[in-house]
Amino acid sequence: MARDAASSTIPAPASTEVPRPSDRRARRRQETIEEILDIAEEVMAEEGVNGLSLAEVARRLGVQPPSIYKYFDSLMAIFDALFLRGQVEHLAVMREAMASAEPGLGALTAGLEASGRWALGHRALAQLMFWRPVPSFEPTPEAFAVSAEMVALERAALADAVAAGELGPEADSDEAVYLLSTLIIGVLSQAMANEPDVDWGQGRFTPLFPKLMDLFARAYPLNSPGSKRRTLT
Amino acid sequence: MARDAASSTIPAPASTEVPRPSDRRARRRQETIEEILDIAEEVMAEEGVNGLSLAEVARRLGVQPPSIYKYFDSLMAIFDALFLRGQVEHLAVMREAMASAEPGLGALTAGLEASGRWALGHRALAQLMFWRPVPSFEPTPEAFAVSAEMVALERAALADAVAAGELGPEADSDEAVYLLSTLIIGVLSQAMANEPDVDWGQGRFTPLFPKLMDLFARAYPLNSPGSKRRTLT
DNA sequence: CAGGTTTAGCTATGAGTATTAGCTTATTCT
DNA sequence: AGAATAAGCTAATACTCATAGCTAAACCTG
Repeated sequence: MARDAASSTIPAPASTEVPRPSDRRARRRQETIEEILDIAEEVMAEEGVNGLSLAEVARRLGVQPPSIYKYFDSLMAIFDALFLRGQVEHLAVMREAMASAEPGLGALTAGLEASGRWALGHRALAQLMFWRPVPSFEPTPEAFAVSAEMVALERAALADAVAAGELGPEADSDEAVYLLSTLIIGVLSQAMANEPDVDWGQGRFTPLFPKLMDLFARAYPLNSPGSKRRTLT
Repeated sequence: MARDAASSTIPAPASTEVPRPSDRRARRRQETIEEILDIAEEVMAEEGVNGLSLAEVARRLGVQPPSIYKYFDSLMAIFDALFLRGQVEHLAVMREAMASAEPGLGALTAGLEASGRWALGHRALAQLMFWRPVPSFEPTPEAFAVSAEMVALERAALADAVAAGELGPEADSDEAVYLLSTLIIGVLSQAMANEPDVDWGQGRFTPLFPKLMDLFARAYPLNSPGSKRRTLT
């Protein structure tokens, strides 16, 4: 239909209309890719991580299943793209929350709470990212870089907290980051497994978060009197 | 093969050998059921929770796929049975570890460490039990009862710890149980997602466990001086 | 021990999945 | 305008879970 519209409405003569020639094509392609990912995320949200089916995505996109392969090599490639997209989005949310809070412990708390809120709001995606439901796929090096950046963010906030005198010097360590992420992941695991329908701040587990932050702070006290109470450096 | 062994080796005359007549049939059936579950667990351990395939189980059992349906209504029923079996086994392991330790905090620590060890040794099963990879299956009421018993175990140990003066009185609460399980689940989540091949005690996360128990204890201090430092009752 | 019932296996079939191959048609470049 | 590319399609393969219906063995009962 309207197959000769291009030659009539778009005056081909010179390069006066659009800068790059094949730009449109690439843009539409990218749009389709994003649309596929949107649908995939939607399907995963409804049916769970494993409920993601290439056929269902094709159905909702209004296309035959093999057509998807023009955009993704396999179902796994879609998982991969979702993984990366989720990580980028999660990082942005976290970064923003940390930026609009007091540097140090405040930023840390705000960032982790935002992280938790985001995870509960994107459960399937979070599950894909933070647990490993399918052992057959390893995160791309690219995805790994994003993850490293998140660690760096937390590490910086910890350094701020130490500098501000909110935490003892040993809090500026990898161990502290692991401890921190372990705490938040614990809350999220419990919430997602046992209370699939409650939001952040509700239920039995997410309200424990402030207490956990309190415990974390107590793990790295300012004054180590006699420095006898080590923290398993 | 050996199809008439029964009539020749087992003297039928009176009810002298085996009480119930059809007992053998039921026993063999039960044996097959257990064998199927063993194989299923094995497959899940190799291929991940979602790698469990009815066809593969049948293949390893040396039988055609439809024959499995004589023993289980569906693949989900197998998941259900594995879930229950895992919970029972896990509970037993935990109970035993707690029994052979000092009552109170010692038992609690021993029980949780045993729990973590078991989970890392039965990763796929643990994932099925403690996370919820498939949203379509709800734990049976029966399974829920086992879970409740585990909570009761921890609750009792907490009460012991309070009685022994190891923890403040507020540790004898549901909240404390939630806190405790959140801590251990956090460690396990991190270990399973990020270090799929390391055992308990190795890697970046499980060594945090003692510190976490320490933090937990500090959350319920004995002397609440002025009782001002509440613990979010 | 003979006859009927239950059980455990089978084959055949249907609907669903991911994926590949190869064709057609529309779009875009030269 | 004609060549090249991209995006869709249909057809086919090889899996998956699941159901239906059959056969034969095991078992129970009169």
